[in-house]
Amino acid sequence: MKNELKELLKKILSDMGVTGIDPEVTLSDNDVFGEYTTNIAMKLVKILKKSPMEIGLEVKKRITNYELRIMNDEQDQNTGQRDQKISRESIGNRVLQDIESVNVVKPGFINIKISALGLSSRLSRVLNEKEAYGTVNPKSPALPAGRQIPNPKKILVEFAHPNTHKAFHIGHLRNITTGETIVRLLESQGNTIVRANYQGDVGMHIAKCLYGILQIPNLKSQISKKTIQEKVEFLGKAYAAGSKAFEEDANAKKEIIEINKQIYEKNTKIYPLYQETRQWSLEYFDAIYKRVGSHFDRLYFESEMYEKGVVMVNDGLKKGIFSISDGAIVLDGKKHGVDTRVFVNSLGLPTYEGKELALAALELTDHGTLDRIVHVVGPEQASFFKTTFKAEELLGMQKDQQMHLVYGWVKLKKGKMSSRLGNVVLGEWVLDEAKKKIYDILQTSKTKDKEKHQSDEIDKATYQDIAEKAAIAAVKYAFLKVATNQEISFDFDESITFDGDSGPYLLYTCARCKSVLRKADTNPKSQIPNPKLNLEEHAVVRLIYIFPEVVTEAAGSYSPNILCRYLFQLAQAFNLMYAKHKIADDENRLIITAATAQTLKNGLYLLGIETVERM
RNA sequence: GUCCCCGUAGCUCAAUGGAUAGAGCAGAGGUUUCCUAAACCUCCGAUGUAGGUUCGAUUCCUAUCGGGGAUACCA
Repeated sequence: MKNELKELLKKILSDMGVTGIDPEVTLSDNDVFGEYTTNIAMKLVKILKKSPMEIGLEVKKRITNYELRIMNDEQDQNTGQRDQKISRESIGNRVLQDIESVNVVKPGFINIKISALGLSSRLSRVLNEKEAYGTVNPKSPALPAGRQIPNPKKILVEFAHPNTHKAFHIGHLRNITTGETIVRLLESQGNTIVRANYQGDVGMHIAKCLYGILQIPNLKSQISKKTIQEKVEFLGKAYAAGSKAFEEDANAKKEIIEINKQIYEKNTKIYPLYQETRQWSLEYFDAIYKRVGSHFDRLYFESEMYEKGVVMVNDGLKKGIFSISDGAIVLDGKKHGVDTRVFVNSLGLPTYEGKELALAALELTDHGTLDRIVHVVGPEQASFFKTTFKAEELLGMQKDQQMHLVYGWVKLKKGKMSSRLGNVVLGEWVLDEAKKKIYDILQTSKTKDKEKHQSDEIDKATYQDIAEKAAIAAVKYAFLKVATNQEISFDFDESITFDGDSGPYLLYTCARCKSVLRKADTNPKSQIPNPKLNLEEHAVVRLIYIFPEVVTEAAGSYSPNILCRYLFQLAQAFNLMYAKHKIADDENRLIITAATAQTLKNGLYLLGIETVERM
């Protein structure tokens, strides 16, 4: 609707003699301003030399006249040829049949209100399209025929990237949560996505960890029987010990550097231990990916990039793109407005930058032609990406295809997190802790319920399942509701919440809808019997109406928090309607309830959150 | 030193240059014979500072203060 309104306004502007201006149409937050707003009248003050109110009224008049013209056209069509002609009128027609009124207000805003009929017919669309409502994902079975997918792209999204032999901490959890949502949002717009994960499985951090392990007597017996969690915990401790030794003990430092070399050389003394421990980490990561509902099409490893990286950098050196400085091969950033960084160090080993070139080369060729690569990575790597992107451009590998999507750090409100010091908040710990709390809440609330009246018996396994899903919802939502690049100041009790603007609140609202529908025990018809809506109903329905455009906006700006805010508003609006009006015996409200549940479910899916039938 | 991000209510966060700066938590008060009270309603409460740009600035520019990050051989 937004785009159609834009088109309509463009036509009207050109009728008024104004061209070359792209009219802005925004969704109104407040329903007293209707559903759509444009500030075009104020923009045109200087061009037309009239007051904004005058211009606004002129636009309004022309929209109304447009309507008349179309009605005439329709009569013509009815009498004769109603064929093709995707003309301006047919665009206008679709728009105008949903418009209730156009209002010009105070400084010069033009507010457009959608008619009750337009709103309520949208509800049947929601109930028909189900999972497909709000998306143009071609994979979706319910994609309505003929729906246009605007400008589909093939995009590789690279996220998660934990390092083996190191803890999977809360920051990784935010990363994977963000990446998963970005994938789903981009998919919802009809793009084809490749999910990639670049995992660091070589480097000094691993040498430190292995050194730490080797210091432990009777190693084999210590680690043979343990669970995967214990093994990984053990690696974390070994890493902390190795790091400490590296800093404090010169001999240890030497040995660690030697171990690092041995790993690269696949020296039989150390390589089996490296392989085994690497596998532990990967198994552990797999379990976490599965738990949070993520998967990858391709896992890249730093160890794959080593040799190719050196070759590429040397090649670039021959072409004069890189230069030698103090024995290292660097990109001289001054010439290109980026930081100078080392790609191959003075020992001839590729740095992270050097390996990145090899990674980009693979990513750009492994999956056919890619339109874009999105790297979901922390802010500290901004300089790194600027330089590597520039190097890739100079090498002719890509230009403006790569994008660094910054996700902010998760900082502890109290104390500092450092895997070097063995002081980290583990991702899994956060999930487990949330699950425990939710389990308790669930139990107390259900016992209360039972005292009042008999409620459905829920067995223990179902409780566990609900608690798990709600825990993941709580944690993911806590990350996603904040702007992606915004740093999060983490405190478990403040950050992971179960009421108010939270994941569980959204699940609760969805479950509440389902419960009402179950009790009402009639399948709501898809057509609303009475399109006249009261205040609270209208507030819900207008939100459902704009859902697809909110999704498009969130996807287009890589901003899951826009979707979070929207879903929270929708849930609030529904809960208010629920509080004020009895739903069960009202066909209108049952349909609204079913559409709310569907919309919440679709929105939560895009956030990577599963819903539950009851809570 | 230079570059980047951030500074909004007691706390944690919203607000493509727009309308009365929104929420949640915390605090005060209220809502249950009725569909899930993890809910709903009311109240309390904020743009670091100083300039500038313009019809209009939390948003853009300059300066300044404060926090974080980056700034060549770690990843």
